[in-house]
Amino acid sequence: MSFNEKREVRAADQCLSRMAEMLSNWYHANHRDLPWRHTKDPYAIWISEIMAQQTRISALLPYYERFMIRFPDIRSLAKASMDDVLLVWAGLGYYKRAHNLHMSAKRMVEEYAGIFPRDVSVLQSFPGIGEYTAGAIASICYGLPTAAVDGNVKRVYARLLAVDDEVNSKNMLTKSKQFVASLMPYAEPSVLTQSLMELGALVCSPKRPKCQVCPFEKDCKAHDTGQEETWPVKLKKPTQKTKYWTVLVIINSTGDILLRKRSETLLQGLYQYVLCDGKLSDNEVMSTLETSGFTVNSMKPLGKSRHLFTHLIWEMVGYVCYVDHAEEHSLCPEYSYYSRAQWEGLAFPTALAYYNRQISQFLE
DNA sequence: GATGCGTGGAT
DNA sequence: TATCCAAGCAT
Repeated sequence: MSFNEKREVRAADQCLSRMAEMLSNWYHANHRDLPWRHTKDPYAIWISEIMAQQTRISALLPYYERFMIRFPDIRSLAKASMDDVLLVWAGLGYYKRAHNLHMSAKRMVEEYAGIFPRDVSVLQSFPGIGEYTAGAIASICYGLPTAAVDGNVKRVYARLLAVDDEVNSKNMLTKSKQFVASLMPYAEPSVLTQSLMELGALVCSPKRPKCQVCPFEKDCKAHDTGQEETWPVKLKKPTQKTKYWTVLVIINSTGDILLRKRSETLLQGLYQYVLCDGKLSDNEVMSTLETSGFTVNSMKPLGKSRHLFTHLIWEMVGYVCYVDHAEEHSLCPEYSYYSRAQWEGLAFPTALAYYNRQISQFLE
């Protein structure tokens, strides 16, 4: 290596060292006081990281508090029923995360004596723990120099160097990991991981970034252009398709409600009323029910509701139908009757919240 | 690599 | 109202 090359390497090292120091200083002065920042308990950090996936911190905070009270450690989560876990999770969305937490906790008890694994590749072998989450847990809890690259880190990096790769591309992940790895020798891993994400959340936000208070204001290529929101480059999402449903709240003569636990991947494990394809009129509902073996005593419309998922839209029209006992109906064998008290303790998706409210008025 | 997977808040 | 999201993962 020539003298000039050595000088360049030294200059680059000094630049990285200076950036890491500014970032750490900014973090210590500005980070939010979040509940999981008072602990290094990997279980607590794990729960917080899973909840934070694709979710705003403000949205998950009440869920985190309730979850940690109800399931304070691996064993309490492992021995809980899936229904109980989903009851705490209901409303937070992406329910696969709750199934994965439960499965992972059970495996940690069975295969790891209930002790949270330390090895990054072992962590990644659990369902729901990918490269980011494993890196975050390892760096935050164990101080290991593992790069944890999430959407925040990619946004900070893409703006800093005006990187035009699409944010979810393989290239962007690779480059972002190299960037974090280059800073790693100059910062505590736990602080580096959290400070990059915190900067992305509080300062380098997707919209209207607060460049005036950014420690990298003078170093940022996106800021040089004055068009910071140009980065990161994102693909447009395709428009959602609309699915039409008729929601039937079927109540028998003893006041029990016909429900089933969903087995579909969408909203798996949550409970629902009878859902019929398409938007049915009163007459169509009546004939559908009577064809299925019910005797309908009375019916009342519950109104329309629309729910937007990430990838589809549900447009629903609802009816409450009072029927005579029909244990032998042909709607779907998975449906069965639940009492009012049972209904209160079941996990429903937010998509059906409108009808839950309507029904609670009826049942009063 | 594209797609499926929830929800509520900001603009 | 319409759009874009917010600490990803699995397939």
